[in-house]
Amino acid sequence: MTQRQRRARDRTERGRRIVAAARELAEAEGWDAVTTRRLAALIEYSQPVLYSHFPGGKDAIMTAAALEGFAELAVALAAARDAGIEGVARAYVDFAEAKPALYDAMFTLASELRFAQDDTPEVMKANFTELLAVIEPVAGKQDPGVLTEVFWSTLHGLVTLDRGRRLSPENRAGRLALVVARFGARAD
Amino acid sequence: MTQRQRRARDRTERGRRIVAAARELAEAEGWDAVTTRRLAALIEYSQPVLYSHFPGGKDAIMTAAALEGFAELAVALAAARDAGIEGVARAYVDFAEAKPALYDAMFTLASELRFAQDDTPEVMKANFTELLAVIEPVAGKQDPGVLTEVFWSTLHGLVTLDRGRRLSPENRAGRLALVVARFGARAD
DNA sequence: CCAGTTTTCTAGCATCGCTAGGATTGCTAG
DNA sequence: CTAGCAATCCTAGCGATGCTAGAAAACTGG
Repeated sequence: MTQRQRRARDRTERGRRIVAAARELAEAEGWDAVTTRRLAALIEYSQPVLYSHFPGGKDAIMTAAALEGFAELAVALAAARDAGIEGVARAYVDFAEAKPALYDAMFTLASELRFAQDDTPEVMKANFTELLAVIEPVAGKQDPGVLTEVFWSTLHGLVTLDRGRRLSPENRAGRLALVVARFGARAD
Repeated sequence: MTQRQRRARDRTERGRRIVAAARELAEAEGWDAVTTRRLAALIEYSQPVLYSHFPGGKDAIMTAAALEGFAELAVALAAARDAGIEGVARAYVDFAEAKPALYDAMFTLASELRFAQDDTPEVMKANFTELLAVIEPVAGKQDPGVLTEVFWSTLHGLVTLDRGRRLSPENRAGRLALVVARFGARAD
């Protein structure tokens, strides 16, 4: 019976290696470079093995990577909670800059992951909760949940537009300061 | 000589038809469905004709569509200028909702188009100028340009996250109201 | 050692963006 | 009017993609 356990362990380990290889390759050369053939070569197996782990194919692998990303982002945001809005905003932007491909998988690609619904994974809700924690004190009479959505949208917009070279690079620090200024004040 | 002119006219007309067909197909079935073969079939020519118009291939066609989009968005924003921040914000969001594929081409795909640079097309700068016009009065001591970048990021984030089903649908109106509340107040 | 099950690989399909080379068309000069 | 030239267009094909069916291999329990 232990053999069966070992085989199962090897299998899940291999699944992890697939996602890890996909993430590495994506960060290095972008998601377009993450092909099933290259992925198979990296884990030293043939293509169909990927589909035994992720029946959904490449999309499912990206989704798995995205879920890892949500967990990591939640940790980063929680660590910055004491630093308030500024700390959380900076942590969010830093995360997106450090792992751009992963961020893409989480928010731009992988459209099957839905937020704000019953079947939304817990790790995804955790991120929203972290943002809510720092926004709630400054909400005043405004709805904290809605304000958090707007705050989140601002951070997401900053990240994506900045990466697409659509914002002036020299204003990066200034933008973050203005975000804090506009969202940090209590509205009543 | 008039024959030559007519041929040139037919040619540019055909170029327009290519972009128009691409836009229609993209809005109907998404950019993934816009293949060079389907595009060629729609304009009733063979594939290589596309490349004589757009040597850059599919990317160049998407870029051409994006440039049309920038022009149209600038018009929509200018028309809403008198309605202030709320009007412009609503016009922006409405545009993105009405032409989602075009919006994608403008901001998510087509990464070769850069903003805030010397070689940035005039139509793209026009959009920023329109946003700046309504933000400037409320900037106070804050830098108008930087504040406009943040405002724009918020709108962009709202649009993209909302479309990815990542925000709760029932809060749509509330979010826009909060954007106006947070950006409409003069900061000094 | 031998069946039977599970796992893995080889080979291939349809489709993608893109391009080379030949065929067809239209223009021009004699 | 026609021969030759130039521009235009299409057929056919290349390499690569995601994905899958069916054969081969390995491991299992008796």
